[in-house]
Amino acid sequence: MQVQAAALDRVFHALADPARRVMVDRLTRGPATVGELAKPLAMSLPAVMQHLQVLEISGLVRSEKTGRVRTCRIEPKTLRTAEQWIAERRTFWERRLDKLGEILAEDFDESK
Amino acid sequence: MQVQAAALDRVFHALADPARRVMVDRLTRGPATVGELAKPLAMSLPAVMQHLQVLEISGLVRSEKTGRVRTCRIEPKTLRTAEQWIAERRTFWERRLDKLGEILAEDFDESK
DNA sequence: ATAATACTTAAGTGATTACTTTACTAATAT
DNA sequence: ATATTAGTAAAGTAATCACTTAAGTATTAT
Repeated sequence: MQVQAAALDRVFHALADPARRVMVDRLTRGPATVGELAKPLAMSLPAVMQHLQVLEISGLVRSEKTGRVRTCRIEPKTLRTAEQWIAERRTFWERRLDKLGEILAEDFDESK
Repeated sequence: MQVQAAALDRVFHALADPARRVMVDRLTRGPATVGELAKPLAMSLPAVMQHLQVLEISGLVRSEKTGRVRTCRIEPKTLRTAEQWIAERRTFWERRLDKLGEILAEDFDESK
């Protein structure tokens, strides 16, 4: 139970940085080397390296080195973990609204 | 574009703390006062206050004070924003896999 | 009027972040 | 063999974080 919480801490924290989200976004388009990940980012390579480490520790990204090139790819399973945590809460809330019939008030609020 | 990124920074950062996730979780079960939010958390009231502020700035929670009691409620729209960012990346990746036929390799990986 | 309740403000602290620069190492190309 | 490329390791720094305690301020109950 507490183990899961620490894992979510790491994943959400990893996603909380714009540079890291750019990296994740890039990796959804296919594997990439560290250099390729770094190219669109306005920061030093070591900085990118450190972001990569945060992503790997979170489990969002995995990488392996061949020769002098490190290739990175996303781990969609971890992405799904975070997505599900949010989805569960959101749907719980929506179901609660159904029961209470508060939907009318919300619709009104939405329309203004 | 950059505006959106800053908003996501705030939402994911807000979700990256276990205490704040407990608060969000509580609020999906209905509105709560600051005191009620604080009860299950092993920390001072001011600390809870600060977490609440992070949640409000992120847009995940909104609150209003009546008399001496502040009542908090979630803002599901913001929750959906974060969920969608993840979902878009994940589904993009899945669609890519479809095209490449790499699904076989992934299924194998999944089964071990 | 007095006391208790429910927050709120302010200030301080130690830990963690997100970088930087400098200095490597190992692999490949010339 | 030498130079270039691709990544890494280390150390330093300014800013942000997640708290704390102490001291308020309104509200509501007695």
